[in-house]
Amino acid sequence: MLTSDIRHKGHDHPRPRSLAAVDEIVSRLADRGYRDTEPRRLVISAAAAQGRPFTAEELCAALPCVGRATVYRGLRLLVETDLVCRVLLEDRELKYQLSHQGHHHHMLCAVCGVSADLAGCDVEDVLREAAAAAGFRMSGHWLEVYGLCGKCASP
Amino acid sequence: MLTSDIRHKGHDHPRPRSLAAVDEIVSRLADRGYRDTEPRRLVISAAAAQGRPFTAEELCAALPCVGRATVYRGLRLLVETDLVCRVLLEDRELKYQLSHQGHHHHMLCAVCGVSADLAGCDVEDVLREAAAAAGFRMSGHWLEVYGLCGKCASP
DNA sequence: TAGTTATTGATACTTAGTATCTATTATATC
DNA sequence: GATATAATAGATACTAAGTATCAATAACTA
Repeated sequence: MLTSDIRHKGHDHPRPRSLAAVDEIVSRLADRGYRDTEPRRLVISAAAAQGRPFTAEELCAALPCVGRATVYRGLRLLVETDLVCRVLLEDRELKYQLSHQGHHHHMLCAVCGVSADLAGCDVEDVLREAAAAAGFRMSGHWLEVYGLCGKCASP
Repeated sequence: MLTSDIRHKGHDHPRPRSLAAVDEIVSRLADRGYRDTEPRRLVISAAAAQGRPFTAEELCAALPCVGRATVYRGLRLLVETDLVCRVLLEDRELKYQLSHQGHHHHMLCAVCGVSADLAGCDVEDVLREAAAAAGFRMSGHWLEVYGLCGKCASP
């Protein structure tokens, strides 16, 4: 468990057993001038420890020793630097997820909540053309797909 | 102005000069057992009077004589009966819009806020196939496209 | 090591929307 | 048209998600 090393706040935290991923993210942030702080590492490692999309509040609950505002700030930073992506549920609830690639889309399972990347799909081109047909120049979009994953569809 | 007849609350409102559309919507609701009430007509006609996507709060402001909860309830009812559709902005703000057809998608102009239907577009099939390729059975989706409308792109 | 600046955390605030509850109103029936 | 009853309205309180503020602290730089 990544979060098992989180004990108390303020001083001399042992660093969470570091996933190469956390160090790498921290150093990428350092390249952009962001400081390497304990709370920030905690947010990153807790995010990395989630197996599926998670909410900001879940992360707050998992990190009682980190302030709420800090968790939100950390997530926002990770999204801005494309290290985490945002996922929108059908009820407009927002979740987050470590992203392994650039821009992409997700399938979300309505039962177990697992997500899968929607790969090898040229939806964007299709959209851009449809937009052009309506006289629009496309600059962005929201796209989320919901359904049942293989396991939940046929258990 | 549709809302110009809204004067005070409680009794003997003159009906807003009725758009055939409002009467038709009211009667479609009646078919489903929903009553024809003054506040509900006001919500419907105010919604119908909007030229582009609007927020629930904008509608509340436009209808100071109708309670907030009633405006929200009215919108929810209209969405449930497919008479109004929900539109999601890039910042996750929710807007509404009278819908002229069944399920469809929108283009939204980032500058003037106008929306256009994304017609003749088989995105859904594309999505369903891509989902199937990932082992998912698609049951729903969110799709909104943002950009610039013809006017705002080349003024 | 000291100075500067980013960052933190506590807290207050905002916004969008829902729940509750009493009073009222629309409709069906007589 | 009068009346019963069930839906609806409005006032209000509440909730949830997220942001703003600001003094205290910690990270980097020289």
